[in-house]
Amino acid sequence: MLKKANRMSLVEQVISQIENLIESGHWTVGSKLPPEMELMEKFEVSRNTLREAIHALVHAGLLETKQGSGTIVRSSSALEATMHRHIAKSNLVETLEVRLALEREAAQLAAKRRGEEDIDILKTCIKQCRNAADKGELEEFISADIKFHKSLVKAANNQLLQDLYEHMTDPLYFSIQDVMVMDSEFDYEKEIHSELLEAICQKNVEDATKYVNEYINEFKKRLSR
Amino acid sequence: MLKKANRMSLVEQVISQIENLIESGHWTVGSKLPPEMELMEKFEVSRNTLREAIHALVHAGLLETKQGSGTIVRSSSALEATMHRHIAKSNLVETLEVRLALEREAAQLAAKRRGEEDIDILKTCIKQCRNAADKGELEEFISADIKFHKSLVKAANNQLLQDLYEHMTDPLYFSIQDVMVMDSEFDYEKEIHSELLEAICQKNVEDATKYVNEYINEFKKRLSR
DNA sequence: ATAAACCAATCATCCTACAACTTTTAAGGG
DNA sequence: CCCTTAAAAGTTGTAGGATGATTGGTTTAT
Repeated sequence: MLKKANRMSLVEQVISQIENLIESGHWTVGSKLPPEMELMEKFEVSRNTLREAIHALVHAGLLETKQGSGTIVRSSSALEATMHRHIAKSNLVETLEVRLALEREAAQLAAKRRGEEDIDILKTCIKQCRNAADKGELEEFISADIKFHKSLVKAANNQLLQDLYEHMTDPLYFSIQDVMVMDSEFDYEKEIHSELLEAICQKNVEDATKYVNEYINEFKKRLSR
Repeated sequence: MLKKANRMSLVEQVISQIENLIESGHWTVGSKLPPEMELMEKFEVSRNTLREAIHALVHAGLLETKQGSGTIVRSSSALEATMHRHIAKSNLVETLEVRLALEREAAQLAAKRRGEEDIDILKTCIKQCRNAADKGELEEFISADIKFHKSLVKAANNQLLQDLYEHMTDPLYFSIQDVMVMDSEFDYEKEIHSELLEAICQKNVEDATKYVNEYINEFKKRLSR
């Protein structure tokens, strides 16, 4: 089953394997892990070793155990879990400020490094935004809007930036929604996004900076109301 | 010694207490923990419970155990440890980009919200930079320079931003040093910092933005060489 | 004096047993 | 037959002991 990687302890090996099973999607978020007995046999370790591994992951935020019930997958990424905890302790405005800082940088980087397929995705997002706005579907609009911003960050081609942004955006979903709902100026959003996309498309960093700053300032204005 | 917080499992309680002892400085980074036997008695738990707690902290990156030798404190913050691991996997440029994104935002926020004591600290840092530059003490200069940037971020008055920045800066210390050494244009650094401080002092957001962007662009230019 | 052998301290792993909690099953009364 | 309730089974939590593996220092022999 497992080879003797002498540099890693048994516990570390088990932790690693469990992490892989979670990250690979074999155990999805929310699903229940097999009981300890089965896992002991599966990994060929004692109960202590297995439990130490599981507890390490519980503390890391990836798993959650309930006595008498079982162990479930709580999160699929250690960074996400750490961010969750940290965000829970800080206030909403602070988190949004950081998120916008990342977005500002992302727009500038995207203008330099975006690929052709990024453009396609962003265009699709804007189309979805327009459709939703025309139909007056607020929920749908916000969903497409967030997708646009995530895609924008992805186009920046920086994995760490993307990870941080997404792990910061997801826990804030409803808060963002609230800010967006405050005044539903669909048209404004639509325009900004189009202009920003155009700048990124032409790799015009200055314009991209200008438009993303406009958007961020508008967002912050709403936030302070 | 042991408080009965029945909400938490014994393991979690032990983890919490160890974390507190580390964060409070009772056990400093690099120091050795007492052997398991003593800790068992101190926390009044069994060996399994204690070991599960210690291993959780090992996996979190706060502790490090060596068979036959003992357990030492490796880091004092979970976020820092997570960052360390994540940064180790992504490349240097990506991390620096994110760090600069945070710094850009910090400068703008600092221009709005800095207190009087922030100004004093920043002035002191610049003074130290100048002294070190005049004496040609590179090491000292870089140290003071980093302190200036950290203080700048602190003046932004955003705890999450500060935590992320610091935990991103510390693991990059030597990399930053390398970039700074590349060409030691002390004068340039000195000027930018003075101008930036002046803008922050006068709560002039536009100027602060301008100067921090200059600094960041210069830094990035060096990075790409 | 140096290197090999030894020894004590310490962590790593495994084992068994029982306690506490949850879910499922079954029994009993209406 | 249905509902309530009690028993049973399943699962994680805690305890304590036994043995192996590794490290660091000490002693001993050359």
